[in-house]
Amino acid sequence: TSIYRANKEVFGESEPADFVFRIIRGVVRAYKLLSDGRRQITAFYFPGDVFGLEPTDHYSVTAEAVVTAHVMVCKRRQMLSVAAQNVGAAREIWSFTAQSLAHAESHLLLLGRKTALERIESFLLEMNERALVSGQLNLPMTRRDIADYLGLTLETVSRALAQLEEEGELQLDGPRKIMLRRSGDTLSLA
Amino acid sequence: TSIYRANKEVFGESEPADFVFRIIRGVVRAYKLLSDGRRQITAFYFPGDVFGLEPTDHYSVTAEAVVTAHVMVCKRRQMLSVAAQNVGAAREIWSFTAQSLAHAESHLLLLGRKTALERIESFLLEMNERALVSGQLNLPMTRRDIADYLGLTLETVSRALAQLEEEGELQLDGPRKIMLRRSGDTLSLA
DNA sequence: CGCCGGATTGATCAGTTTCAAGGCATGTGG
DNA sequence: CCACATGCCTTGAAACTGATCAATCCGGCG
Repeated sequence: TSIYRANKEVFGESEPADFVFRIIRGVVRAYKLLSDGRRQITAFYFPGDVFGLEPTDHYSVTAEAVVTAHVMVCKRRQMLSVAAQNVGAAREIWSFTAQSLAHAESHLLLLGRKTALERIESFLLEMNERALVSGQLNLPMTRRDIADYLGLTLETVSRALAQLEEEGELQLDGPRKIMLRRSGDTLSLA
Repeated sequence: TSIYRANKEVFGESEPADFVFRIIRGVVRAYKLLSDGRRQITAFYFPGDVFGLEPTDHYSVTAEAVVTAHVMVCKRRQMLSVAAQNVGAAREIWSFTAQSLAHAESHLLLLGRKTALERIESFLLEMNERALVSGQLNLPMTRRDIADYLGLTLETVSRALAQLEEEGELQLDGPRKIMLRRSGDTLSLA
C-alpha cells in the first residue's frame, strides 16, 4: 500500500498498466483529456473501490488523488496468474470491470440527456451513497471536479446547488458539506 | 442464430440476462431511457461484435435491431461453464467487457466535452472503421439514432453534416451514404 | 496583513434546442 | 396511374439553457 497526496498522479493514460489499485482511504479521480485541455472525469473512486484494472497493456485514463489517498497496490501479472488458477478470482475481476461499465453507461445517459439540475441531483444521490459522514454529505472534490464529472462549468454547478438550496432541497454548510432534505423524492433518479 | 427485423427488440433493460449475442450480419443499437422518453444510445454493434454479456443476472440496457440483423445466440450459463474450465475463454470474456468499457469512456469524453461539430466528426471516423462499403460510408441508422448516440437533436445532426459538406470535408450521396474527404486531417480525433 | 485558490454571483453571449414549414422518397388504395 | 399518406430529412426563425467574462467574497496560510 502506498500514499498519494492531493492532486498527485497515480498513473497516466496510455502508460503501461503494470499495477492494479484498491482504495483504502481517500478519493481518486479518473479522467480523459482533449488536446486543448478540456477534461472529462469518468469516475471517482472511494474506499473499497478497485481501479486500474485492464486486460490490455495500457491504462485508458489518468488517475489522480483528489485528497490524500491510501491505496493498495498489486502487480498486474501476479493478479492475472492468480486469476488463471482460480475461477472465482477471474470471475471477480470480470465483475469489477462490468461494474465500471454499468456505471459508465448510466453516466452516458446523464451526460447525453440530462439537464444541469438533473445532473447535480443525480450526482448528489450518487455521492450520498458514498461520501456520507454522520448523516452529512462530505464532498472531497472541488466545483471544478464536479463540473468536469458532469459535463458542465463550475459556475453552473455552483448556481444549481444554490438553486436547490433556495428550493429547500438541501442545505449547504460551507461549499463541501451538504445535507439533503428529501433524498429520492423530488430528487428523482429514473 | 436468429434473425431480428429492423426495430425489433433483442432484449430489454433489466430483463434476465439468459443469453449472449454476436452479430453475424446487420446492426444493433443498445440504449437506456429516462422515464419521459429521452434516450441515450450507448453503442452500435456491427458484424463480429458481442453484446448482452453480463456478469449480473439482468441486462443493463435495451438492444434493438437497427436494420435486419442475423445474430448468433448463446446460452449464458453454457458460456459461463466454458469459462470456468477454460482460462483463455474467461480472459476473452473479460476482454469483451473491457473493450465495451473503453468505448464507453471515450464516449463519456465526447458527450461531456465535445461540441456538436466535433461529435459528428468523431462519429464519422468511428463509422468509417465499421460501416465502410467500397470506399463509401454507409450509415444504417437514422438521424434520430445518430442524435441519440451523440447527445444532440436530429436537427443539429442534419445541420452539422450540411456544414461539413459545405466546408468540403465530405460529400453526401443521399442521407445514408457519405464520402469522407480528408479523414484524420481536419477531422481530428484527440 | 496580504496573498491565493476556491466559491459565489451578476451580466452578457452563443451554441443548441425547439418550433415550424417544406421536400423527397416510398407505398397504398382508389 | 395518380392522389395521398407516411416516414425521414432538411432548412429557417425564435427561444432558451448553459457558457463565458468579470467582479467579489471567503477562508486558510505564509
